[in-house]
Amino acid sequence: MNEKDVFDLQGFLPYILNQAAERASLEFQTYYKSRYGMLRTEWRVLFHLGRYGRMQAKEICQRARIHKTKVSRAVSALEHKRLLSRTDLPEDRRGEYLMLTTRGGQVFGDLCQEAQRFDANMLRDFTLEEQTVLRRVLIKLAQF
Amino acid sequence: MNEKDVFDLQGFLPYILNQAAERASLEFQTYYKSRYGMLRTEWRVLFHLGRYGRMQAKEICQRARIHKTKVSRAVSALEHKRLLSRTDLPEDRRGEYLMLTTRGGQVFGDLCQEAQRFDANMLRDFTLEEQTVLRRVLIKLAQF
DNA sequence: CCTTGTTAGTTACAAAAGCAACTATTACGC
DNA sequence: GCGTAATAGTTGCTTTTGTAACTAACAAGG
Repeated sequence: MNEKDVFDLQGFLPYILNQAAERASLEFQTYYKSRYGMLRTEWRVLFHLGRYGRMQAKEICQRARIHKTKVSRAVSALEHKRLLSRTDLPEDRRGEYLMLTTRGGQVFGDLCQEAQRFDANMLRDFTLEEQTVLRRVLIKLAQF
Repeated sequence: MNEKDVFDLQGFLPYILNQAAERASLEFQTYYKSRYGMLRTEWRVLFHLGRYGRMQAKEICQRARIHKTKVSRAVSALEHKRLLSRTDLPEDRRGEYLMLTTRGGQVFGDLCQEAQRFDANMLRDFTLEEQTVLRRVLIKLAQF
């Protein structure tokens, strides 16, 4: 890597942000894709349900900022894989509750472990201070 | 936002990295999409040619880590928009040099200005130290 | 009630990305 | 030289995403 590259990457934050994000996503994808045949949106939906428990699709849309069509398809896929189940909302027949099945919970647990390992490995070469700053800044940037 | 959300985002770097990256990309997209009808890969190719000058498609693939089919289609699109021209490589008839046309250079200049404004605005609320750390860490993370 | 507007979620169609196979050319080994 | 492998780039086909229109149910004003 020469000087120009460094300047390039430093020159435009969205670019380098995407490079880093894409790398991380692609690498972690191998886990949920090879083991469970899941797509990225499916993993995200699973992650939200596993982390926060039963909720409606629209809540996932809001929390994760994923469009409802993507969520809809991911939910169908996860249901088909028997990782998630739907129950009618008693107070509003338009909506429905989503929650992980037992197997869905197991998958979530497994992937969470991988996620933590992955995270630690990714940040391995950075100081604690760098890690703290990174998280703080990214969280702010991610908020709209 | 409650405590669980904070934990969630802090809990997994690829996730929050993607949230931030996606936000930045989508916002900046409006410039090159509305003004010049360009796609993200097209903008990236233009950016590389504008920044580094004449090069082959394969060099763009390597530098930007974009698959050659995507680059191929982006090059066609940019050529069609008269922003880029191809010339045969004298020493190897398989390859070809790519370079921006005059108009391509103008578009690059315009978008670069926007990019700088965008960047500054994005980082506006962070200290200089945070900005430095962020760039340094992201650059390292982006390297494979 | 009944029109109008809103919300939850799905579906259909178009755009884009991913992947594999292909053409054309060059490089290498013997 | 000649056969095999490698490289540059394109094309075709499949999967995934994005957009808009749709169904069904609720809400609110008169």
